Amino acid sequence: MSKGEETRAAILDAGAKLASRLGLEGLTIGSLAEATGMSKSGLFAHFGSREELQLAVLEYGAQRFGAMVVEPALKVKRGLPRLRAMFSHWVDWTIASGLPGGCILISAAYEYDDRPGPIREAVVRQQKLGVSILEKAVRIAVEEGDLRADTDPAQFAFEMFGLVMVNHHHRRLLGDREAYRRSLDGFEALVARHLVTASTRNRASAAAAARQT
Amino acid sequence: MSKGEETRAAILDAGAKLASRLGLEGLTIGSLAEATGMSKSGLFAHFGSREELQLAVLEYGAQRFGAMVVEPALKVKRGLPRLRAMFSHWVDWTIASGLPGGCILISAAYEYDDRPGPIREAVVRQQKLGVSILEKAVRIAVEEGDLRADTDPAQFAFEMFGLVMVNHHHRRLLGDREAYRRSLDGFEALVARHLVTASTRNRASAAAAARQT
DNA sequence: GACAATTACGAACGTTCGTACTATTCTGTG
DNA sequence: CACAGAATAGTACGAACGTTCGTAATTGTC
Repeated sequence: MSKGEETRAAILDAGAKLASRLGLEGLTIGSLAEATGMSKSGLFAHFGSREELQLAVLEYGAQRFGAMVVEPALKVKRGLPRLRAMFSHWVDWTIASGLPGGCILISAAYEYDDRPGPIREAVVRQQKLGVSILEKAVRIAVEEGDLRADTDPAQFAFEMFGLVMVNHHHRRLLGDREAYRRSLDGFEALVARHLVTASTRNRASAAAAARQT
Repeated sequence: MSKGEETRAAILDAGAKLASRLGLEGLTIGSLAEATGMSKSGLFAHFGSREELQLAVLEYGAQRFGAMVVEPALKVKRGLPRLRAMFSHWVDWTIASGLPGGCILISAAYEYDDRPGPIREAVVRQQKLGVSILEKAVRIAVEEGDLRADTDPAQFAFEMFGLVMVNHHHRRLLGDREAYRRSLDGFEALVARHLVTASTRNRASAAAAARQT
């Protein structure tokens, strides 16, 4: 790795840390230059514009997410085990990402939900990719026979996403140490709702009975 | 209402709109002055500092939330009906708040989760209040006999919160028009999990049977 | 070790930021 | 209508913003 690539990587790492605390919009050339010990102009030359820097930091964050959440999960056995691994890695990532301010992808999602431009488009692309990965993992769990055939992957992924977000919120903002367990409990309840078990038929008939009362 | 109070209210309204799109950190005196047609100094005099302005906008947003989500729900019959009303109003609020950029309370929660200071403290206070209101509504639903006695109010409120957040995310960022329905479906599933029904005992025994396999 | 290319720096640009101070205009009351 | 006080505007400030440019230092290659 050449000197340039090396410092660029160091900048991105410091940039991700800074952006996780202050948001991508709070990431300024000056503050990042100070954090890295470089001059503004020296740092600037690596990216050409602030927006390019923001996009690069976002991309860097996505890569880290892929390496720490998605890839490890893909090494786990297809089906429910993989889905479980994906969820737990995802929840862990909220605090174990090495970023002092939490996941920059989620905070960017909120920062740019009404801020048109290239960054928003990149965020949307990323989030849609994440959702599709999630849905695919659910679909595989159905194919493997772990989850019931009538499971709606999009709905399942939707609720998973919600658990991750509320975990992030309660943990990071409110300092709720139980958030981790609560999100896991919520996930297990979500799984239980779609699980193929010996009592599946029983529950179906019970629900039918309940509807008649 | 005196002239001063009138313009102050107009400023807060425009400020909330601006902050909903750009975040509280993106709310600058200059941009807000332009939006209201006032001079920077004229607007500034109403608040004394930018931070006071941000706090005032946050408080204004919380008041609107209370008036559009909490208060209407409190007029509904205690128990599950009120809980349902609270959730649906909350989900509606995401797009029907009159704020072009969505709920400023949620976006502020993400903006300040790692930004110490008075604003963060105000956000935390607000969010904890919101959670406690939610938990109380759940507790009442238990007392009224709508939800089972072993319902954990904090866990229930936690998962509700997650559904609201993912609704906001999917709807506002990803433009997913199904998010509204998905969050309602998720909520109904959450309710069903804790519902007191004729089949409660059946399901309990079915779960016990499932554990033995 | 020389030489070209890469990389980093320092200074300066115009703009916008929040804020302070002074002056002007407006509003409500007697 | 006059007059006091509130409300708004105007001006100026130092700092920080992103960016440009010329130059110095460092790096990799022959």
